[in-house]
Amino acid sequence: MAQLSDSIEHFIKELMTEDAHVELRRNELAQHFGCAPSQINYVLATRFSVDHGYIIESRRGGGGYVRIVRMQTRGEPNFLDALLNRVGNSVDEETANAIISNLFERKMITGREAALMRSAVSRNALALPISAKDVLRAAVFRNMLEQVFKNLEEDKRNDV
Amino acid sequence: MAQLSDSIEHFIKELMTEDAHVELRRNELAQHFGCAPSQINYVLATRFSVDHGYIIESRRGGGGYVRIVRMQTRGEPNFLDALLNRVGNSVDEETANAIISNLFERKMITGREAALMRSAVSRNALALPISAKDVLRAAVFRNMLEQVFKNLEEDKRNDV
DNA sequence: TCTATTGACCATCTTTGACTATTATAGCGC
DNA sequence: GCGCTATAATAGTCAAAGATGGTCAATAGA
Repeated sequence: MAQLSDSIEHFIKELMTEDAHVELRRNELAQHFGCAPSQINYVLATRFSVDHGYIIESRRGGGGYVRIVRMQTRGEPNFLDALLNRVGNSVDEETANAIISNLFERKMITGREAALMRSAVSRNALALPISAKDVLRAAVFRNMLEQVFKNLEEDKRNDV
Repeated sequence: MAQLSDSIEHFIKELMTEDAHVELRRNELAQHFGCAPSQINYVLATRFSVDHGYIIESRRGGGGYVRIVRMQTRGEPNFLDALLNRVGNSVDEETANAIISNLFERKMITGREAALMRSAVSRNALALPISAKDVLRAAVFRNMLEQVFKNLEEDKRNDV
């Protein structure tokens, strides 16, 4: 039931609860899960991309490693700008979802809000030819991103 | 004799007596009933549609699943259905905003969520000719409405 | 006629394996 | 000891295979 990829993702995130980065051996991890080493790359590519808020560094050869670093962007003044830039005029569903997950992991939005945002940018919602979909998704998504940050500001004012 | 579809419907509802949601494998279920997998989709489409009070989520690929969620909206059994009907294929911004406010007043969504939803269906977000805007807004909005109800179900599960 | 059933074809997500690229180190000739 | 090379130890890439679920039109059945 729990997919191998999901297990590996959880395992890594578990390792990162304390620290913002973790270093591991690709082959060791693969052996631990009894899978092909390239499976690890798949998990990194699909769950720990830059859009998800992670940076991967690695080194081959003897003593090689894979390091996963959670990007420190919370509170950074132009985080919103960075996101808006990333989205630009066109964005695919995968990327949008990755960014939404990232916002959730950073506790900037709730799980409910994340689900709402996903539903607004889903393929289902944007009933148009694919190329137009991406453009429209970007427009809707940018608007929601701005709102997320307004919400945070609003909360801050009310807490104080 | 009970039709296949009826048996499958009954079987699924049996599974849902305890919980308001159930997760299953399409192929397994089909095999269990000795029918084509697409038969399952037929049953879902005809007996577990939104106006029957259910919402379907699914995922393909390894570890794929079909999840069926029963909506038990407090007091008003077909509230979601009513809202979806009201929205239909085209809705203007004012109407959408009114519905959002209504959901907020009923405490079905938070203020933050309301703001997010407004941003997704705003004029700004939908950069298209006006007539197309309404159609698109309806699609985006319908998707978000369903999500609102899923969120409520989810919350209910977690509270218990 | 209306509903139910099937099957062919499509879409998406995961897993693997063969092949490639990089790095450290041991061994060798000097 | 120094520099070079071969080898071992890693990690990366990509395409194919595997594992699911979705759609739709044709057909069968009530």
